[in-house]
Amino acid sequence: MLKTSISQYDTSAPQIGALAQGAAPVASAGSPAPSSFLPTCSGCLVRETGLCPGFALGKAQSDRGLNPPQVQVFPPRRTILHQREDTEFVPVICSGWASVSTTAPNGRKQIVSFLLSGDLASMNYLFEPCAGRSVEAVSQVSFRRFPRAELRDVVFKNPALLSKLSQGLREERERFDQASLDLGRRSAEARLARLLLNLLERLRRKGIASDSSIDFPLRQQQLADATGLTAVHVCKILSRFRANKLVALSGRRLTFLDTKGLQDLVEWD
Amino acid sequence: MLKTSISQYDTSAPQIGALAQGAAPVASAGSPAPSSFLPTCSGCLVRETGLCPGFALGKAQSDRGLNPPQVQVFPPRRTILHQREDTEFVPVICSGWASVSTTAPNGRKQIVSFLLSGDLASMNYLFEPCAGRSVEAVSQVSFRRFPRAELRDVVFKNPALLSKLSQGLREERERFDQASLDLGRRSAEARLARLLLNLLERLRRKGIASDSSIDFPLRQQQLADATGLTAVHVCKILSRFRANKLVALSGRRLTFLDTKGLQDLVEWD
DNA sequence: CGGATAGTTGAGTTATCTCAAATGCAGTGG
DNA sequence: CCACTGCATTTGAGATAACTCAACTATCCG
Repeated sequence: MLKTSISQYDTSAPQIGALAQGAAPVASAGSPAPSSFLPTCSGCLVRETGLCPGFALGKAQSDRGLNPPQVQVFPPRRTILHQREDTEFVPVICSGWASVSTTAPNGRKQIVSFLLSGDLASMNYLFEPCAGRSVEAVSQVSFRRFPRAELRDVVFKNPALLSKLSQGLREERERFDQASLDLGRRSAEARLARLLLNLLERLRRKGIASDSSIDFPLRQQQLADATGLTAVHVCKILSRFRANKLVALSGRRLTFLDTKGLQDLVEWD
Repeated sequence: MLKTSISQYDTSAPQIGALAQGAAPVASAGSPAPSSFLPTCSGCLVRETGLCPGFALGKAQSDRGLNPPQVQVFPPRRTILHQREDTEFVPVICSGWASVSTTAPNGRKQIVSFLLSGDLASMNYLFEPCAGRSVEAVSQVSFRRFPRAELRDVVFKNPALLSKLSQGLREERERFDQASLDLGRRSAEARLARLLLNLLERLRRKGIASDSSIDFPLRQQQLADATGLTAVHVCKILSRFRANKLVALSGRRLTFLDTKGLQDLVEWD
């Protein structure tokens, strides 16, 4: 009765892949089941295509006689898609957090974005085969893989979806612009503040976070990889944030105590 | 007879805009006319849509009874599109160099990419109104503005163009991924080396550069804005490059003496 | 309980920045 | 033609943000 949300979800959508292949389930009986495992994929583009079996409007995929993509569940840190892999299937997150990253030949790694439930790895992957980036589970993640061409065709034929696609592309571009500013021109504190604020904002829009407190599965190393910093330095900055009563972070829970203060940090430098 | 290429081009395509509004022409009689002012927009997506009056296949735009976009010529450093401006017209570079940048509320600026002849400001601008980024002339630049929706419709209807669009989107994503790695995870030297090598590569593919020597209109401040560094530091690194016989840079001409050496720099750190 | 992973803290190093002054170079007006 | 102005580049000295290394502690999970 304690590993509630996970098993509930699992029963309604049988898993294949990692878990079935022997990876141990992760949620311990002692910790409360994280809210991120409820199917909170409300804004998901794919959901509205009718291609997602989780929300079968019946017609679309049974018409085609295709076997619809099953939910796969991966434990934290398992990689969903390797950087060198080249696939016509787009991963779409159903629940949990994932990271998208590239790593340079010299081995240094940069996380490009975090995926939350309902997120496509990238809107661009409607246009090109999925490649060049690695996608990894951050928390326990459930996701499906949809065939690119099929997805694209459906989206292109539906004006409402096309406009959602446009919006998605715009958001990605904006995120990119801001990321460039972050990495190139903002102090370590500002980068971290912005990262945290963005995650809060995104979770809120998805209805996953209501108050100022969120489940926070990220390791400091991952924060470092996303901000272009060192894990040690991230730790020091987080300590400073805590000392200044900007956030409270313990266990796997992050609480924003002074959103305004964080925002000021971003503006300032 | 010395300001050849510019005036030749101008006669075939009457200018409106900045120059007409009183900006002084820039090419001095003493300096050789830079090759970048020939209409070298060979790979341009728009050129193949039939919407570009410079290469009127006749039909497309006269059919529509629209007045086709004239070439505009802007002197160096003039801004073509302001960050806060929101327009349904996509700037497309015909010749010269332009920069695309965003600046943070704190005033710090980050150049996101350089545009060369034949480049669209961004493929994304087929999907969203052009906004949030500033586009500025680096050298003297000639360009046209095409109506977004019209461009999009033509591209969408033509499979060949659609595949070019896909390719363009892919290249932009790859550029973004690499830029993130650069800004977040690479040394100043590696960033600068990569920037120079990329520009050479792009000019080569466009057929603008044949050997290892290119016209190079960028100021050190612009190199700094693109790499997330300081102009002073850029200067020091360039000096080091010169000292190590990696490049020769003087006047407005850049010569690559040791491409391999530069590449090694990138791999190394 | 014990091993592994993650986070914390301090000391010392280094890459990059800031400031400032000097030089060069191009365009302007006398 | 020349002095003058404004901008870009160069160079040096000192400051600082972020890094590396290393030891220590806490937490997780078997």
